[in-house]
Order: sequence, then structure tokens, then C-alpha cells
Amino acid sequence: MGRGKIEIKRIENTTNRQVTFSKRRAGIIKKAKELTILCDAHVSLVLFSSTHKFFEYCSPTTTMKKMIDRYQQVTGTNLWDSHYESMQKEFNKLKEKNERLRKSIRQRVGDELDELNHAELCGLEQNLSEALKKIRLALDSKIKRQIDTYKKKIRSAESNRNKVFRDAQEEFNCTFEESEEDYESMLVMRNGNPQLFPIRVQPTHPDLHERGFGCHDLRLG
Amino acid sequence: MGRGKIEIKRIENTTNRQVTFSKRRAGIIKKAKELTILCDAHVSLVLFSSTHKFFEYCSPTTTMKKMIDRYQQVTGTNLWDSHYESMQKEFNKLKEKNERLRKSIRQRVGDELDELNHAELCGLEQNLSEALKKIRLALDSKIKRQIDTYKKKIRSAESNRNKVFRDAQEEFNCTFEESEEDYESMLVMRNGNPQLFPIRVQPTHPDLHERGFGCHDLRLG
DNA sequence: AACTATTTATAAGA
DNA sequence: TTCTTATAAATAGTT
Repeated sequence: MGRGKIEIKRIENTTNRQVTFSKRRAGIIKKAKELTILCDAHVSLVLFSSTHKFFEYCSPTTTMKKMIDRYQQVTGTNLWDSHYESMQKEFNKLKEKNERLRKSIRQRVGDELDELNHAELCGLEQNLSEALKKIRLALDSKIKRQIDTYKKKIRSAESNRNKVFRDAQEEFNCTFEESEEDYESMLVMRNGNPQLFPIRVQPTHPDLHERGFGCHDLRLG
Repeated sequence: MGRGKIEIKRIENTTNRQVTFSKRRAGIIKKAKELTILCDAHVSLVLFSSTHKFFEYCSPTTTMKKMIDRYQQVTGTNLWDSHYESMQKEFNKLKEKNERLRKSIRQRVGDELDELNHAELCGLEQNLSEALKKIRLALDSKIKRQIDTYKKKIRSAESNRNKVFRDAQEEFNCTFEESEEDYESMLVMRNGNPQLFPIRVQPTHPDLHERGFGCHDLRLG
């Protein structure tokens, strides 16, 4: 379309090439606009000239980003992933580690033991039984500390009672009879429920089975 | 350019619109190709029809990814960032989960128990003691199965020995004296080391302490 | 950048 | 969809 027919091959004359680029660039962008309007289409067009000048057109009904997202959905390529390959790798490594940890916990809960060989099973048994010892020691010392704390509190309450008792005797200038029953009922009134801190005798507490442990979510997320 | 001039506005007739899209799509892609060749340009063109059909053209001298990368460089927009951010979030979530799992394992090994309250400690104790029961059951049944297997092998070896013995008697047409010592030594020779499969008597195996379990890498990676 | 002869694209019809 | 063809539009070469 012009004064003469041209062959479609690289225009060697630089000036001529640039002029043609200018003309045809305007032409193709006009075509893109018309296609957008006439046919209700979404068009994105990116141009770089041989001199690295940049031009673009994108249908006003969309954005470049949306077009690229759609492009990826449709073509199945994932340009983001290749761009962040190293991060993706780290992500997958972490996922794998996560799964191994979950598996380890599952085995420590007593599931999926089939996958372990004899030595591993022995190791696991040994490991758990030692952990159990530690946990029982920790539990015992915790309870002892708690008992000590309350013994102290009781002693302090007792001495306070004695003081009040003496003050009362002084106040009324007489002597009260002191019975064990009075003492017990007094303590109960002070501390509320006297059963608040039961002492652990059995190593197991079935009522606590579902609390805190044994309810880990072992799915991958 | 056609039998009649048309106004540039949406073609309401659906069929007509699709036909026009087809024709003009071919036209614009041809123009893109020509621009690429004539002017040594880089062109990328993405099209979606009103019926969501996808078409593309990209100069063979480049790729869609390169064009998008260049586009971002030139425009200064960073389309990757939003993707990067969401990925980073996911990554951190995964890391947190990972740390929680590691802590759980550390507590199941008997470390960092201070951070647990009384109820949690009881729960953990309960949980581990039940797991230990399961593991011991699994270990016992594994050993039983192994013993059975070797009993069978021994029986089979024994019957084979008897057969050989009879064959030999037949062969030489005479009777051999059969002693327990011969039998034992024969078995030893057949099976190699007769101590290969020691039977587990004690529930713990201190020599296996460091094998397979108890050596988890609990650092974050 | 403008002009214009010509080629090319395509609207409408088959 | 594809082909045909009259006509509109794009543009090569020129000014």
C-alpha cells in the first residue's frame, strides 16, 4: 500500500527503517484501538523499536497486569515462578521439612510405625521413655514447688490467725477454747475450696488426655 | 476499507462482531509480523475476544517473558512485587508452623518443659505414655513376626537336611549315625552367625540411643 | 510532516 | 467458515 510494492524484509536504510516504524507503529496502534472498540476485545501491544524506543497500547477496559495474569492462566506458563525460582525452591524445601517434622510427631504419638525398621523403633522407644522420665521429673518438681508455696501460705495464715486470736483475748481480756474443728473450718473459709490442689499420685491423668497435647493438626498447610 | 465505510463503535450483532474480530485479528497479527521484520522491532501482542478466546503474537527475536521484563524496566512498574509479597507471607506462615512443630518435638524429647503449665505437662505425660505403649506393642509384634519367619526358615532348612540325609543314605545304600552336634554345626554353617537375631528381653536398648531418633536437627532452616 | 499513487485490508455479500 | 470483490484505509516513495 504505497507508491510501490515492498518486499517484507528488513529495511537496511536506517532513516527509512525508522520512518517506516513510525508510520506502521501508528497504524498498528490504530488497529488495536479499533479492534478493542468494534469487537469488544482486550488487546495489549508492546513495541520496542530497533533503537530501543518503547511504545505500548492496552485496551482501556483492562490493564497490562490483568492481561499478563490472564496470559499466564491461559498459557499455563508461570512467569512469576521462573522469576522467583530460588524463593520457590526455598518454599518447597521448607514444605518438605515441615512434612518430615509432622511425620516425626506422628511417629512420636505412636502412628505410622510400620515405616520404621527395628533399630529405628528401638531408638524411638528409648527416646520416648527418656523423655517421659524427664517430663515426670518436671511434673514432680512443679508439684513440689506448688505444695511448698501453699505450705508457706498456710503457715502465714496460721500465724495471722494466732495473732488475731491473741489480739481478741487481749481485747476482751479473757481466754477462748481452741479446737481443731474451728481451725479446719477457718482454713476452709480462707482458701475457698480445700480440694484446689490435689496431689498427683497416679502417673496418668485420663481427664487431661485431650488438653494441649494429642491434638496437633498434622495436616500440611 | 470495505464495501462500505463503518463507524468505529461496538458492533452489536454478535455474529458480525465475531467475524470482524477474526478478520481484524488476522490483519493486526500480520501487521505485527511485518513491523518485526521490516523495522527490526520487538512486538508482543495479546488478544482476548469478547468470547474470551485467546490469541497472541510475539516477535521471534524475543519472548513474552523478556518483553514483560523490559516493559517493567521501562515503565518502572513492578508487576512481580504483589506476587512476591504474597509469596513472602506464605513463606513466613510456613516458617512459623515449622517453629511450632520443632518446639513440640523438643518438648516431646523432654526439653523446654518450663514453658508448659501443669495441665499441659500432664497432657504431654499422658500422650507420651500412650505413644510408648503403642511403640512397644509394635516392637513386640515386629519381633514376633521375625521370630516366626526364622522358625519357618529353620524348619525348611531342617526338612531339607533330612532330605539330603535320606538321599545320601539311599545313594550309599547304608545308614549314618545322626548326632545333635552334627545337626547344630550344620545349621550354623547354613545360616552363618547363629546370633544374628537376638531376642529382645529388656524394653530399652541403650546402644541405640543415638540412632534415628534423638538426633533431629531442631534449628530453623 | 504532507502528499498521493498504489497497495493492502476488510465489509458486505455469496 | 471461507471466498469474492468493491471500497476504505494504510502507507511507500516523493516533496
